[in-house]
Amino acid sequence: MKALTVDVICQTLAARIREGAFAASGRLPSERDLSEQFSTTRITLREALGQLESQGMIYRELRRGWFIAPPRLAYDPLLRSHFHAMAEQQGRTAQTCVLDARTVKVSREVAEKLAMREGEEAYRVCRLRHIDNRAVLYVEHYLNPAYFPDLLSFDLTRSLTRLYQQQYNIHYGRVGFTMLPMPLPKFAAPALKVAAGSPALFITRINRDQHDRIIDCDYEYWRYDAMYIAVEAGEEGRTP
Amino acid sequence: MKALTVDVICQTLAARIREGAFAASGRLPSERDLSEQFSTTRITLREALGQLESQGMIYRELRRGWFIAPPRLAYDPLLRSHFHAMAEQQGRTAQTCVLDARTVKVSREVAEKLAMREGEEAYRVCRLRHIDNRAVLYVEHYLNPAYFPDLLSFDLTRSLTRLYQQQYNIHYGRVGFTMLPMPLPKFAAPALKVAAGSPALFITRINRDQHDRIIDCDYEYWRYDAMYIAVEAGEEGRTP
DNA sequence: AAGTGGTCTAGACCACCGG
DNA sequence: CGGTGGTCTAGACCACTTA
Repeated sequence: MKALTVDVICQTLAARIREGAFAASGRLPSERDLSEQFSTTRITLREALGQLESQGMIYRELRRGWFIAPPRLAYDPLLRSHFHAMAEQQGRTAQTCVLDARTVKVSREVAEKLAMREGEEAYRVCRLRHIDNRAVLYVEHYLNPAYFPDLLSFDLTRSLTRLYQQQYNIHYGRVGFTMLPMPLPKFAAPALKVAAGSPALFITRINRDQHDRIIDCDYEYWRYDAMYIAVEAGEEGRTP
Repeated sequence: MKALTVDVICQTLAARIREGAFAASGRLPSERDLSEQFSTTRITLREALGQLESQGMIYRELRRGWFIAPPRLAYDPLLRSHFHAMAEQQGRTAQTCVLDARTVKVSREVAEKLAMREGEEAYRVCRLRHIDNRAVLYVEHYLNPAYFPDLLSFDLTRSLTRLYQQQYNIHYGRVGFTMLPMPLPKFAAPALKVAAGSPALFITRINRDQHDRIIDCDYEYWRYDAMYIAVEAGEEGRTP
């Protein structure tokens, strides 16, 4: 049972990273450098980097290089707290960019989620969210315009939660969500500076208000290594 | 913008699979066969298989080959329904093997979850669960023995939920869970016939009973492509 | 024993990013 | 423009599964 080259590289690099070796720049040496250091091929070296990547220890930006991964953010999809507040509670800094905000005709799929009809108009807000200056989440929000007249005239970099409350007196009620690991689709990849097809977490949520009306839904594409889900359920005790 | 070899292979194979090409055996031809069919290297061919794998279209069993992946199971960690019932509701068949069941001294981590002290004794039940004859979940259950005297004398291939009810008059109450994508640890890999280090979903749950006492916790290691999470939350409306 | 996937070598060219 | 990661070739040996 000889030690595999890949494993040796993984363990060595992991140890160096834990010791804070590349913490200064946050960046690893080039693949060619590393493959020489370990007297191996770039193929093999990349195999090792891939394993560390899948452990969430390092990550890459497309054609830019390899970087030390920051710790994961804890995320509760049942909580509708502001993204920024959530980040700050965990000692992180958040940033939001609005990539696009407009009226669109909803697809069949979105229509189903929002209890609307295919082709009806809804607001769509596409945003990119950063934690500690790293793009971690691309999210498309679909809002039923019946509940949010003139939404596009507001500042959408802010928390939608707060906007709902302050402008429309709408509060979140029940939530449902799905989550599945899937490769990052092409339209979300560039914003996250990630190769299309790399592993990601896809989350959809359907939100209701205090009157149990479906008010919006969203499609969230997370870097798979940027967060973990932590749900604390309330008093349900549903055991069918 | 030339079409990449890998992408061509992916699309071709994906199309063939959708047409039901390998449905009879459920199995793909060997890597050498395929690499010849596509006039390329095994390295490149494996890159393509890896992409299809990450899409959940195919999966591999360690050193055995590549197989067509069945559809994902919908899983709600907040529901404490019986695994078998859940599978059957979705038209699937489930199977459970008990790999190990014994008394152990709990680690600090488990002790914290169960509100016990490190080194105290608890029951640990390790089980392997199959869907449609494919091993998809390795789970370790830790039970506070104060609530479950003589647990080990019962048939543990059955639903623990039902055992709790029938033998101990204990019903599930609140639940909390965490979920994160991580590489499959070495101890869980063999049972799932998967290479250690391949991507997996790691879920932990902490369960309380009708009196809000913590009764058990578990560590679930899922094939990442075997399920997706679908949570329908109750009436909480928690907006901090 | 034959065939499989798992690992590895030693190169190469390309597209893109940054200075 | 040089250096980076992304892709690809044409082999090879090993450990394991399967028959």
